[in-house]
Amino acid sequence: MEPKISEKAWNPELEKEILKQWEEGKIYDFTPQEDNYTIDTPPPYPSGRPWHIGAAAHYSQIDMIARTARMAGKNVYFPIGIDRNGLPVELYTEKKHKIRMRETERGEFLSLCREALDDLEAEMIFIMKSLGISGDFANYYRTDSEEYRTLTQSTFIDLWKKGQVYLANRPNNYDWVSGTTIADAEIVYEDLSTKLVYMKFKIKDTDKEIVIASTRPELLCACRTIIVNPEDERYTQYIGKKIIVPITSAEVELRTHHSAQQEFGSGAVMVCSYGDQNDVALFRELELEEIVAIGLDGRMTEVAGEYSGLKPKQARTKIIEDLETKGFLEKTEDIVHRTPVSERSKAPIEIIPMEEYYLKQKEAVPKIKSLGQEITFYPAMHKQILMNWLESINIDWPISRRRYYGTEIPIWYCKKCSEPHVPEPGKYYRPWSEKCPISNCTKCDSTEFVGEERTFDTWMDSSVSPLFISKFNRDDEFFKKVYPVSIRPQAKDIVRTWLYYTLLRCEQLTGKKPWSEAWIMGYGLDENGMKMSKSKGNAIDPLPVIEKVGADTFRFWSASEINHGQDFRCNEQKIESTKKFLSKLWNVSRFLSSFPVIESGKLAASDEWILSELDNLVKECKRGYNEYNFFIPAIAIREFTWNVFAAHYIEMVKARAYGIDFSDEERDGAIFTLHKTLSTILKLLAPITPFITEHLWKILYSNDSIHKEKQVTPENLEDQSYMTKEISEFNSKVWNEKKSQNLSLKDSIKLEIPESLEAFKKDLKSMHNLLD
RNA sequence: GGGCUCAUGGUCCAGGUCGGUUAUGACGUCGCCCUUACACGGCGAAAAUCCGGGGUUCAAAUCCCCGUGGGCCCA
Repeated sequence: MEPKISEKAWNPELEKEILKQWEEGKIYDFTPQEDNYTIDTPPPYPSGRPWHIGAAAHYSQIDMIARTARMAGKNVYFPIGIDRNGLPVELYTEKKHKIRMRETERGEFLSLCREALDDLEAEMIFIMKSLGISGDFANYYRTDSEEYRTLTQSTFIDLWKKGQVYLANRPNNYDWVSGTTIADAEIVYEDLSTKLVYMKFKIKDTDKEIVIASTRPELLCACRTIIVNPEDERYTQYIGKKIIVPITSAEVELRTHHSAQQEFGSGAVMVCSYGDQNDVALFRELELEEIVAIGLDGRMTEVAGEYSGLKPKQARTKIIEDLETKGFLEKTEDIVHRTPVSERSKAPIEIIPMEEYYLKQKEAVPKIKSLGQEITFYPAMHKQILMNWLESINIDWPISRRRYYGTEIPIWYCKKCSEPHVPEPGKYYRPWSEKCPISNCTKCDSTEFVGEERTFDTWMDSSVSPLFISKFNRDDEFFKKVYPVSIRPQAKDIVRTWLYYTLLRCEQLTGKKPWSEAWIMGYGLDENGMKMSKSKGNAIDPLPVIEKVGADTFRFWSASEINHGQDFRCNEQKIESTKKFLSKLWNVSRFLSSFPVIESGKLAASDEWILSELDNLVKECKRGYNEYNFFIPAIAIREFTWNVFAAHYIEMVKARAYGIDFSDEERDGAIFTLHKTLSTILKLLAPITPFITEHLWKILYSNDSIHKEKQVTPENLEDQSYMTKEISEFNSKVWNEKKSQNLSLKDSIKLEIPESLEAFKKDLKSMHNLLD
């Protein structure tokens, strides 16, 4: 009989046609019902080419979650979004057009950003679709859309009215050459030569002094404490003593802190607001009160006394002279210092406290902890990342950013009395370009306002994704049915940000947890085990790989190589060789396609054995799918299909299936079992490799999509796995024997069949051409 | 500096909770083989003192302690 499948190998080109059928058939459409399974899909950020191969693997696996849920009979809502707010696109745009954000008209700059995002986004969506992601692309959302930003602003207004937002000083990186704050991502480090100044500090009420080395003597006026390493015996006797700061004569305490390095300078460090990031951390940790020594004009403030008005560098020169004259200087040393400088102006950055908006979070920590306990993490161990983070929260969340491409903070200030005014929620506001919607100041009745220019931290937007997809504030009926959503899949490195902020915000706004399950994936490492990132330049572009080997091969690689929750190495050669398994599956199907599909038959011992092993496979896959760990089914299916079903069972029943020397009844038992096994394998594999399974399913078993099938459930057959080893050992023995006798595999041979395999005798005899 | 996590043939990975066969499988390598699904295949072979050191035990890849190295997050 001619096989229905004639091609000798799976052709990935077929994926395009299948994709079209899915789209036209709208087989993944969603209408809300009472019970829904909603995925809080991470909206990827299109910050530049290429998209990581690790991200492609990540989204493939999220799609496996969706497909698993569909086959479990759930009504799946799988939204697709694109995250478009934030710094990376600003940097990308500046580079692409060779412009500077702050020297470009804001509206113009924003539209350049938007264009860049559109291009990058189109490619990203193309990749996602090519991967077979079964999400709702027709209604994909953008976090910079009017609708989304309205939600971000409305939720802010709500929290503002509840008194959850306040202003406070926060150290910012400040580039006084370009006159702006800059983000951490815009800082580079350069080795600059500078003077290390050794100063003598008197210990109060004694005639002793200690020597402290610093590269920033001009910050003496902002010194709040002196630290030494707790193990540094030179200073043990002075711990807790008051130290008198030279020039200013202020008194500060000597404390211990592990960050002080004994080898550097004299081992004692002065902590000032703010010489560097370490100072910032120490001020926060030790709860010191900051002194603003450098102003926004880049000059020393009045607290610097006689040095006020000078630039830090000038003040440094002068203060060194004064230290010397007044006898506080021990020596100076020329050193090369790793100095943080602005990426663009190359000016050393200053850390200057500026007023920023904060969202309260400290008091919410216990509540978030208990919410976290209610959420099931896959894998369970990654809950620890959240819990550790909650333990370490010691400041509220600074939510304002001095950037352009983000959701605007909806506040107008009275021009006369500076009173802040927040508009009514439900609309998207751009205070930097729009007139204040409030006519009179509520405090002084003035009619003139100034719009806030800052934007939100992008996590303010992304942290309400569960609310956005469930149409919070836009469609109450939809919201009621969909929220809380079911699962948050995401990468492990943003548990402390995205996952945590979502819990915080959704709890603050709805009083409920946003989802009941969190699925945490590791990240893609390059061949050397380093995290892939665009900035390191070690990211592999997934598109050429997918185009070469097809989405299913890529997806099967991602499932079979990545144990859930662990980081994974990406190796293109490895991905390519995965397609061998798809070839195997294809050829098994090709063989079976020459036999009719029949409903039943008289089962022989071999048939019962393989069906029992198949049932074990179903159980194993179920275990894996239940915990969304696709590694488990992928490995189990490959092992069973290749090394049990194809290698032994098919060989054993080949003659019987052809009906050579067997009755029709016996033949039908084999054909029935072959098809039952293959159709089960296809269904088990469908969430992982949706294309090839769909193609084979339609040729062999149905006109309808495999993705509308329910997943197979175990029949709890009697376990016969002990037979598998015996069978494969016997087969190996025959193969080896023929080989050692230089016989062809089809030649006959005389060999005793062990008693334990008596029931399989007829099949084994025909398989090996055994003589009696 | 703090936290989390990982370490098994040339490469990737299983086993580890609950200690006990010959340490799983794949990729790669090598040899033989066209056998009416498949040479994108079949059969077979070589290849691991399970990161190091100590401990518990009759018995440790597995449990405990101390290191070393990688990765990430935070500072």
